[in-house]
Amino acid sequence: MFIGSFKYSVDSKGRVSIPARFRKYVNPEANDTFFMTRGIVRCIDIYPQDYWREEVLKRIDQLDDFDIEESTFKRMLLELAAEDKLDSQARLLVPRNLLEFAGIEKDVLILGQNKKIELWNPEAYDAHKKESEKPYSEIAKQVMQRTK
Amino acid sequence: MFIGSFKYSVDSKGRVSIPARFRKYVNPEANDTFFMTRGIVRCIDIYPQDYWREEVLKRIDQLDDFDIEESTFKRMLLELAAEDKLDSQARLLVPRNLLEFAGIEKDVLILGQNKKIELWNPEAYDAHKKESEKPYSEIAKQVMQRTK
DNA sequence: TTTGTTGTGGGAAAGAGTGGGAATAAGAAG
DNA sequence: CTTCTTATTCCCACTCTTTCCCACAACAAA
Repeated sequence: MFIGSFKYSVDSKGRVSIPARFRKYVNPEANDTFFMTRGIVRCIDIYPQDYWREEVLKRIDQLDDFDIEESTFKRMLLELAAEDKLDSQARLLVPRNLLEFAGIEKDVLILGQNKKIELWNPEAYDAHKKESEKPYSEIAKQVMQRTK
Repeated sequence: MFIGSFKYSVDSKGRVSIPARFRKYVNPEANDTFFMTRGIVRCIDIYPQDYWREEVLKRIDQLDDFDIEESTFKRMLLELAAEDKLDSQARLLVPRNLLEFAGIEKDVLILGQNKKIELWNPEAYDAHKKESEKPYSEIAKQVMQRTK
């Protein structure tokens, strides 16, 4: 699983290294291929191929192109989506429009989120934490009760 | 699958390049042949031949010519439909009336929508996004819950 | 110290997007 | 039916971007 946080940098071509710790947890069947897209907040989500297909794609495939609400959502999700394979230096090329969406320039905060990886603008992440009005303990109680 | 967005241009003859990324996902059986028609909103839909036949045509075939509403829909869909094969530069010739329908002139935004490709007037797309009253996170939650 | 790994940077070759001209076909006019 | 004009199709060429590969420095392990 992906856990922990790392402060890396984005080079001039938009490449981001995937931490070595994370690479060890990617299934061989993912074939070093990842899918990225916007998160539901201002960050970038990165999924290993196998997980993307199982969890995300399966659900997207159920949406109907002739339903306006469903196709609108699909459009928003896929507009900023991209597929890429790690290069020989274990980096991913992140599209410009995705970096812009997340407000990432030189510095990037890489977060492990169990099955997926998130990329944040470091300052934006700090701000996001402060904005969250409820304390961790309160959210924890509320959200985790559903999963018991 | 077709994902991501690209800003390309339409040349004076009405030709539009299909992004290289997209070409890799077109089945050989499609034989570089595509079907285009109007979208359910103000954009152009482009389907690889195999998907058009399997998914779209099959549904159109189910419509009843003796039902006024169904035959009206069919008429609107097929009026602007066209078939074309990629030229040696991997471009499609898009009919004038389709470009007019979508309000596309010089610049075009190409969107990957999983199984199909959409062409938009860039400004129209921005406007369309702003019109959408609900934020992404809300639509995401609402739509994706249906697919669980 | 030596060896291997990891994050970062950059250059060269191949590929992709765009524009335009020549050849062919289609249509209008005489 | 022939001729002229217009439109379409096919092919070539240019330029910029992307991709692939090599190299370096910092750090850790042996």
